[in-house]
Amino acid sequence: MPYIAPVLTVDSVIFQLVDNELCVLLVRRSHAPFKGHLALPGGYNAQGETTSECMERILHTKAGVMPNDLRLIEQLYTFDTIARDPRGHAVSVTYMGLGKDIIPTENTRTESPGFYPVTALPDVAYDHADIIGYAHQRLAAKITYTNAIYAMLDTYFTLTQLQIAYEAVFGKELDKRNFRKKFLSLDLVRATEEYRRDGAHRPARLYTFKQQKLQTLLRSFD
Amino acid sequence: MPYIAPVLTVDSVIFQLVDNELCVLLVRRSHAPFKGHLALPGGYNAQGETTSECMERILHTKAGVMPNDLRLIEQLYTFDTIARDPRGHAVSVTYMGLGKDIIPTENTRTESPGFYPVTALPDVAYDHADIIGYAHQRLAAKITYTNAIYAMLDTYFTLTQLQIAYEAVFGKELDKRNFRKKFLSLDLVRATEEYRRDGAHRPARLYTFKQQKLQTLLRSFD
DNA sequence: ACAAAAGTGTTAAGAATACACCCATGT
DNA sequence: ACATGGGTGTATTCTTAACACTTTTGT
Repeated sequence: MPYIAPVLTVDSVIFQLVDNELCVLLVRRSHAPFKGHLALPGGYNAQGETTSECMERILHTKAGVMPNDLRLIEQLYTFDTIARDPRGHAVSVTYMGLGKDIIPTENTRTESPGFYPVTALPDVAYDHADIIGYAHQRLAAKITYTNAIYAMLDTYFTLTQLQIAYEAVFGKELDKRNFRKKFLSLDLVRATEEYRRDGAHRPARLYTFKQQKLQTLLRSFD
Repeated sequence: MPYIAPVLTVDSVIFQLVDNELCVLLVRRSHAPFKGHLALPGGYNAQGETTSECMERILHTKAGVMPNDLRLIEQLYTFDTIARDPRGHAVSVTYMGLGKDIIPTENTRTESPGFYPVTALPDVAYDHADIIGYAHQRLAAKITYTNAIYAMLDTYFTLTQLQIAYEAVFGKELDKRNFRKKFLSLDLVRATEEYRRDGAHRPARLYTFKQQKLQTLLRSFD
C-alpha cells in the first residue's frame, strides 16, 4: 500500500504591543472554509519546504510581514487539527513570533490583516482562539525566565515602557519600585545617558538590552 | 499544481529509571537507512492517523510498549529533519514519555529494544542524540515546576527514592535535609503508615503523590 | 503653581543554603 | 557490635513583598 502523508499546514501567532496592549496578528479569510472570518495567518506546507520557510512565506504573502519584522520566532506546538482541508485530518505546526511596530499590508490573498487585542479577541476561525491562548501562556512563561521581552520593545526604552510590556503580557499590574529593583538586579540592561522627554514631566532615562538575543535568566522573574 | 504533503514521521523519547540511572528507549533498526544502528522508536505517520495514535502504534509494534505503560506523555517538538525517506525533506513530530518498570519486548520489526543510559549514550542514528538531549533538558525543566516525577516512581516510594530520581534527571547530587524540607513543603505527597525494609538499616517510610496527574507547583523546585 | 510621570529605600517575612549527628534495623 | 541507610534542626544569607514621597519637567 502506498504511503500518503497527512495534510500539513503552518499557522503563526505573531504578538506585538499596540497602545500598551498585547495584540495578535489576524487575517480575514478570503476562501472557504470560514470565508470572511478572522484567523491566524496560515496555509499549506508542501513537500520540499521546511515548516520555517513555509511560515515566512505565508506571513509574507498573506500579511505582508517580512522575516526581519520578527525579532523573535519559535516553534509553539503541533496540533492534530480539524482540517481546513476537505481531505480530512490534518496536522498543523504552529509558530510564535514577537515584533515591534510591524505594519501588516493589504494583499490579494487576504483582507485587512491587522493586530487585534488578545483580551477582547474577536471571533476567530477553527480552534484558533485556543491556539492564541496557548501561545499567550507560553509567552507569559517565557518572559519570566528569559529576556524575550526585548523583542517587543524598541532598542532604547524606558523602564516604565518595560514594565508596561510585562504588565500587558501578564495581564496584571506590578509594583514600580520592586519591578525596577528586581529587573536591574538581573543585569540584562544597560543604562544610557539618553533621556526621553514626552510631556509635562520629568524625562525618563533610556535603557537598552545588553544582548538582543534570547538568554535564560539566572533567577526567574516575577 | 497538486498539493503533495511532506513525509511525516513520529519519533518518541521514552525515559525511565533503571538502577537509579536515567535511561532512554532505543531500538535497533532492521532496515536501511542506519540498518543495525540504535535509534529512537519512530516511523511514518499516514493520512487518517493522528500523531498521537501513530506514536502509540509505533511504540507497540516496534518496542512492545503499551500506551498504559506510559504514566505521562507529551509532545516535545517538531523537527524538520533530514529524511529517513529517499523522497527527501521530512517532518518529524516527537513525543516525550515517562514510565516505570517498562519491559520492552522483542518483535519482528526491530531488534533488541531496550533502555540505555542517557549519560554514556551509545551511537544513535540520525540526529537522535540531539533529540534525546533536548528531551532531557525539557524533562529536567519539567520536574522543577511540576510534579512530573511521579511518572517515574512506583505509587509508593521512599523520600530517598524520590531524591535519587531527581538526582538522576538533574545529573547532580542534592542535600538530603534541604531536599526533604523543600519537597514536603510543596504539599504534593502524603506520608503513609507503611515502611519499606530492605537491608540492615532503619526502614524507610513510604510516601505517595496526592495526585497522579500533572500539576504545576506553587513554588518551583530546585 | 500645578499637573504628570520619573525616580528612589526601608522593613518584615519567607525561602534557600550550609552543615553533622542520632536512629532503627539485619547480620 | 557494627555497618547501613533513614531521619532530623539551626543559623545565616538572600529574596520577596509591602509601602509613600521627592524630583523634574511643560504649560
